[in-house]
Amino acid sequence: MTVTLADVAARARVSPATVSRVLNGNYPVAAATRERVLRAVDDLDYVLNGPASSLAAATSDLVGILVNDIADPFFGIMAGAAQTEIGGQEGTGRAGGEKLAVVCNTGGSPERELTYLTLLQRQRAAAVILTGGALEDPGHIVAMTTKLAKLADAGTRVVLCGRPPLPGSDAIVASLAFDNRGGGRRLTEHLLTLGHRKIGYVAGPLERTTTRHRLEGHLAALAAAGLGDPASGEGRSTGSGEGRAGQEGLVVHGPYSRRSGYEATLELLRRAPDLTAVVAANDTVALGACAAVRDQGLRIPEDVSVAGFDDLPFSVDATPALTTVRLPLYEAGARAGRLAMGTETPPPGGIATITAELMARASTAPPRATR
Amino acid sequence: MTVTLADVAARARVSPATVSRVLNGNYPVAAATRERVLRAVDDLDYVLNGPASSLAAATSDLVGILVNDIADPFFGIMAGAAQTEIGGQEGTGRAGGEKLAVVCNTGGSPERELTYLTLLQRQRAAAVILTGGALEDPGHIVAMTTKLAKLADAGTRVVLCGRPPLPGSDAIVASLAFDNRGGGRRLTEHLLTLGHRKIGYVAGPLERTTTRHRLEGHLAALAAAGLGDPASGEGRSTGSGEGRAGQEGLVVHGPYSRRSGYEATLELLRRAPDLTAVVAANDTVALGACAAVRDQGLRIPEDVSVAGFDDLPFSVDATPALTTVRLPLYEAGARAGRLAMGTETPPPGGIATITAELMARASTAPPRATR
DNA sequence: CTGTTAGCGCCTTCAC
DNA sequence: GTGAAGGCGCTAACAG
Repeated sequence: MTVTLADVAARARVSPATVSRVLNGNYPVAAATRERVLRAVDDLDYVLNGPASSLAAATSDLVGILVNDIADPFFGIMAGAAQTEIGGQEGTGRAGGEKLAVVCNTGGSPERELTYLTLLQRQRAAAVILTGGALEDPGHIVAMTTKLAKLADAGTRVVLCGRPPLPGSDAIVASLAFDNRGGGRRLTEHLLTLGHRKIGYVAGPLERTTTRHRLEGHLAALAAAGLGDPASGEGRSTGSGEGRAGQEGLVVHGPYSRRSGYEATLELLRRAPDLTAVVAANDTVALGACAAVRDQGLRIPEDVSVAGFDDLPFSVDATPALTTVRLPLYEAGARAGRLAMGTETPPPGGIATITAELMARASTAPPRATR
Repeated sequence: MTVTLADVAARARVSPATVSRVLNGNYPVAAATRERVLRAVDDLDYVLNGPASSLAAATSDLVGILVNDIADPFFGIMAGAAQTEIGGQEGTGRAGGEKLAVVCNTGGSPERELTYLTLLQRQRAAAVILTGGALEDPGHIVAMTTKLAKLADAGTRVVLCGRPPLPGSDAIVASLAFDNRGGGRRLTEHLLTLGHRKIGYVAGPLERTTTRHRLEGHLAALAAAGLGDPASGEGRSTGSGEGRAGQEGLVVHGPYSRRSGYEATLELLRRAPDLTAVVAANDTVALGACAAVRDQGLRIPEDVSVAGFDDLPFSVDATPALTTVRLPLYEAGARAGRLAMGTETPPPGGIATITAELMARASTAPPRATR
């Protein structure tokens, strides 16, 4: 029924071993023989049996890319770039030595993250790329460290992209971390320079590295400017805001969604009607923040400035164009892909920090003197 | 080094076959024995060898999801939904009978589409879901039909999601097609009802079913209103517009990108400065169209109405909120996932058409009497 | 309900 | 440069 290596060998009048060598290309074979074999492959329309070859060779051509949310371009851009580097060699049609880059959507769930890793381990994946921020739950960190160590042990190359290095994990080939802290800091400095003093902050979900680092940058900028810590009196999403004076209660947490940005901004505006700026955890959240500001009858940036993070493609098209922090997502993803393939040498110490660039646009402006 | 089924069997004092049965769960095993085996599995930290089991069983637990552009939420939403249905059973941690849903990014390239299909065939994938519009090139259609037939032959379930059925292909489990034609028609009818008579159309890339169907709906609405065919004098992207009177030259093609929308709209405005509305191939393109309209010093919707297609999450946040056509992407993706898993019975004839609903919002309004 | 026996299709030493 | 043989780890009949 299904064509096997032996069939090809028979037709090409060589041994199965020779066919295998031709197909894998990592062994000298006479040009004429190779030709004959390839013709037989085409004639018979032979397709290699992946599981069989993985079993025999104890390694597969699968490369897993884990993302937190596949519907979010933040991840899509990185994953697409990585995939281009991994399976990119267009052309041949016959599918030669390509790797199969597969993206797995964890939905931000730690269980699913682990499950996918197990599934990938089960497949004897050649490499795994973990994208985006990590959960900071201690139990999960231990579980992840253990799991990644096992993967590495079994020969899987592990690369982190947009995620800080796992403490004490020598199992990892490389980690490319975004400078979220620096970007967050520069963004808030920009606002302070414009003259803002009362700045609301819509943070991402709790216990995520990305959330924490961006927020830390924000707080660092405030502290450097001699402004108080807005996190005191902090509450979750629509938590119990105490609306005290100063910078207090000006940080609200929520998921990385438009809706969260909308609701959190409403809450911030309620707590501090004299707010002159809102910084969002990312661009998507910023869009929701913009909508909330407008729905309150306020103008952007005249009454309230709004800023995001990531510089996703749609951000420049927002009205007004969104001030944000640019992350080189495509470049980072591509680099992670090459690292996973072993076609790029890891940075010294296996760790590289990727800079985040401030993109000052029309959604931020000096605050009005009074309101 | 690596622990195998036999090791587990030894520790649980049963035969390898029994361990296999416990793990696969599709065979009666005494509760006590099962317990013993599972404990041994945990003790030894055993992970099934996927390739070996796929080889022996002649089928794998891989399900492929092909998308044209992973950075586009249109695909991300469908893929995420499908993946939820496929690998969703949260929990266990030990990764039981889960399937590994993997998304493959073709980037819209026909070669890569075929290559991925071959790779999936090589892995003996359990199912394949093809999302989004198809290329209408005859050669590619033949190649695809052949390839899908082979996949089906080898036991892979093939499901189409957002793509019309392949003519004469009985290999396909089901195809869920969006009513792009109807949606396109209703959208343009909405504009006509508002009073628009001179409507520009930024179409998607040539030779794609999605592009063609949406455009056909647009043209049908115009024809029904007794308006001429705008496609005559049609040109590619920044093609040779001849700027003739009536509806002529009011269709421009380009990729599904923001940039294409921007440039095509500029071109349309140049060809027909008296345009009162622009319909875009999708929401992303519409965003670019909005930017172009504004850059020309025109207001939306007072001077020019703009409409999109898909109703992606960001569309409601555009300013003004974008009039568009809603496609139930999540629901469609989820259904495709269930169809691929065999947990939902295919629609009669294997074909279902999914309706597209007009979302009239603020970006469209009656044209001004004069301009 | 459980054990035994054969392969699944390919890669990889080892000879020639 | 090529062939022959063994085994990768698991599943799927069969027996019992």
